[in-house]
Amino acid sequence: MHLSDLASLAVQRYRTTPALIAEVLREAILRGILEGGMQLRQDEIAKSFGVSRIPVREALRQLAGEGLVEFKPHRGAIVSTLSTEEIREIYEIRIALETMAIQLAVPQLTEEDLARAEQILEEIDRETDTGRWSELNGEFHATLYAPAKRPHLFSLINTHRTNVDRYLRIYISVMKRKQRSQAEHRRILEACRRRDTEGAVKALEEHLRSASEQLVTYLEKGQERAVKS
Amino acid sequence: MHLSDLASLAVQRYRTTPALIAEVLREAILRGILEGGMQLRQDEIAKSFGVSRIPVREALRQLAGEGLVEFKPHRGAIVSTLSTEEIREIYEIRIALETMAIQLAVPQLTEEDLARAEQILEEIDRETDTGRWSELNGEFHATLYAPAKRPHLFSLINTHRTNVDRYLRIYISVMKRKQRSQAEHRRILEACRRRDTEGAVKALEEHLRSASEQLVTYLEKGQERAVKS
DNA sequence: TATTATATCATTTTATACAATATTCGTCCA
DNA sequence: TGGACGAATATTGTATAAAATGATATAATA
Repeated sequence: MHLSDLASLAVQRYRTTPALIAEVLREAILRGILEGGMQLRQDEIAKSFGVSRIPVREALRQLAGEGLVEFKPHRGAIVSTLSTEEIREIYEIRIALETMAIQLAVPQLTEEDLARAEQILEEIDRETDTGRWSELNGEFHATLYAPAKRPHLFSLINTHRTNVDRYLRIYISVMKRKQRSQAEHRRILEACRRRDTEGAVKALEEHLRSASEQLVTYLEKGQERAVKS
Repeated sequence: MHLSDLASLAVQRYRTTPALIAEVLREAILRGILEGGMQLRQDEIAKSFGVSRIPVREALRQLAGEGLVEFKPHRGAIVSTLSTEEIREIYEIRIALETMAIQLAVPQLTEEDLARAEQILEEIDRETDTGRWSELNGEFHATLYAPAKRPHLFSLINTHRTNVDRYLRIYISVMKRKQRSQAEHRRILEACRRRDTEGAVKALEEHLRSASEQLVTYLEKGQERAVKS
């Protein structure tokens, strides 16, 4: 074991209790363990972490800021839900932000960046677990955006990705989204290789738009089924 | 007076203590009463509101989510500062978000919307107080975006506007930004009147870009002065 | 029976008290 | 003199307890 491993462990341990709790809850929401609309009982969470309710409340506040939970005065927090309308809106925002990121990044991309992106794509091809698949997906995008060097932009992109990802994960695991997604990823990467900024922007926009449309269509069909039964 | 008026009043009064504290602190940061880098002592704030530190901490967490304060573990919260680099970045993000908003809104704008926008511009002309000036400024933009009906987008725009506004306010009160800003506003409104979406987007982008550039130039000059002395 | 009032319980919210961590300031020693 | 060490102090972070609020069930009334 290297020193850096110990260091990262220490950092992980260090981060305040609320941050730790927030991270765990975020992951749980993302994985669908905590479903939309579900009540988040403070003392229940507190017990499971072996702490009092105060750090739990602060964690919930942070998640509220990220849009993953909603606070109702004196009624506590619930896992937020997104209507299909809202999912569409979040994707529109993502398109605006991420096309900006890639536009700034393409001229700065190094060969190493491109190789790393290719490598991630190959990993994605081999991956079967949806959670890990989604993570790698994010890494691929992040790799292509990174040279833009826009920390605030990246953080915004991340928050919004997280918000729709929990819905996308349901869809991905059910339907045949993976192949199409990978084909689109390769089109984006190809454009980046050619230093074709315009093309990369276009390909990325289409990628996000197709994800949005497929997801919304899928969810709306599900709603119809729910109404019928 | 209708029942709904009373209800909305009650709701305003009701809002949780942390929300109230957050609002006051936000306004204080915006007005420059709390300057960037300033330590926010929980005890002090708690005393001035006549509450314990717990609602104060939750208010600070909310503001941290909005980017107005920064939490350092065991060292409390400080009012965040933005480097000129970061200000540039926030403005880039605003351009992406707000051009999207106006693009969606222009086709939906009613005559009432346009009249309301014009009315706000006239109010701005008469206004001398910088704080109120800035508020009206926001209202003008919001009026033109509103028909887009994108609540998440609006909230994002608002957060980012708030973040750079405290710097813009300093600049505005010192320099002759007001006339230029109003001229640009009128160009935007004219394009909206002509239902010239493209033109409105262009005018808005130029408006934000000029604000960003002027502001950054001003701040960098200030830094030079600070270094020299 | 339907509606309102009341009481009970669960839960959130806040205050107080304590623990952990940073900061300050004085002391010591090279 | 100046830097290192270590109490003393200030401040943050968390646990516990009390207060406030909302939900639920039951009784009272029209």
